[in-house]
Amino acid sequence: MSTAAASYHHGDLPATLVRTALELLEEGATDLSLRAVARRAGVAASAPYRHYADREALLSAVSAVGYTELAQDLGAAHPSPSTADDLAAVAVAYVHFALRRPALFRVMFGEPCDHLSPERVAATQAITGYVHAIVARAFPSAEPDAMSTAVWALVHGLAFLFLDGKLEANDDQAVAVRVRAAVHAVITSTEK
Amino acid sequence: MSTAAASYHHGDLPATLVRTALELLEEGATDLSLRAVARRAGVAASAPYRHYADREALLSAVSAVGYTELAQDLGAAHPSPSTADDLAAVAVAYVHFALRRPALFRVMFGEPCDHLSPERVAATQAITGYVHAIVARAFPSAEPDAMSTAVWALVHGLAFLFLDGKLEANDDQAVAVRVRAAVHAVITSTEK
DNA sequence: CGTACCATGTGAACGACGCTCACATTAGCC
DNA sequence: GGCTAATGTGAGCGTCGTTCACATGGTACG
Repeated sequence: MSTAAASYHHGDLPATLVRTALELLEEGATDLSLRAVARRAGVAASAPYRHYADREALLSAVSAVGYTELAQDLGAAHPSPSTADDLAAVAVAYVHFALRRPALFRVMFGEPCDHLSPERVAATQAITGYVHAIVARAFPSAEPDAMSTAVWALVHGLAFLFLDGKLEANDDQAVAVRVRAAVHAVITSTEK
Repeated sequence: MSTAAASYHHGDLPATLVRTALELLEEGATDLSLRAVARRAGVAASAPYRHYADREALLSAVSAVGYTELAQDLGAAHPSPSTADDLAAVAVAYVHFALRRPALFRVMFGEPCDHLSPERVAATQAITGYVHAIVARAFPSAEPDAMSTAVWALVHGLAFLFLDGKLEANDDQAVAVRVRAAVHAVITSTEK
């Protein structure tokens, strides 16, 4: 009802491809192949090219979905964080997202990434805006740009270090403790 | 004279392969192919398999070199940082390394990464130790584990965000300013 | 109601890749 | 000087991204 609508030969192929790609990523497929997506969607290997210029274009579309789902997770963790504790909760949600959907997270952030893709740019701006809002609320006395950059980098760095096994990620609980500790360590006295 | 020595058929192939791979990465080769390395080294595509189990094994060896060069850069930025300014200088060096050698940096950190590889584990421990030492010196009153995690994550996150174009990286100067500002924003009052 | 057109999907093909294996070659040891 | 094991070769397998000529079918227009 939402996106898919039977209208052409196959149905709504563009959306089907994105959905199928997400499925494969969820199943743990590290570096997703266009042919595998087409196969799973029941379509010839060349069909996707009618809708996406190349592999990267499909991945961009997939990333876009990932960004909105990440945003939902963050919003669910805390609608309008304003204390260090709130911020830590959001950080935990960010890291958990990365660990629960590692392949998707890598697609979103790990690849050289087409800077011109409007979806990517929009997503980046959305995140930037979100972080700025949090920072303005939680650290009214800090330099907004610098502090926003720092907060995003801290959280993003934590996600990648856990994801790459540079930090031990035994279970969600342990990760949460570690993330909260790191956020608090840095923020303790900067906090309003 | 350093590593290469003519001894077998070709010379010291393992070292030659690593050196060649680094060359290609330096020339901007995004996702390095084993065949390309072999070609450049003047050797059959199957030759590397005598010395490296697979592509990932060679990349691990390449990463190891990257880690030691990164460590050199950091040491050059400041031998024993103990103030926020010192730490900012190290952070700038870290980010500059990522931006000057993006392909190498991605090989080092971007891939799923074999956790069992002893080289990787050793490198991780080396970084951890280094960061702990800095933190103990610069923030003697902070919780060492949490603060170390936070500092590494902050710097690593900055590197990735710049690398992925999530933050504007027009020139080294601008990046340095931004990195220093972020580090200071976070650290200002935590500092002893 | 028919037909022409354009969007969509097909299948074969190309070159490149990672990796394996039977085979050639040479280095070092007796 | 000859033997053995280490080292390099070349062909080949299956997969990949991408392209292209062709088939198919919905839509719009006479």
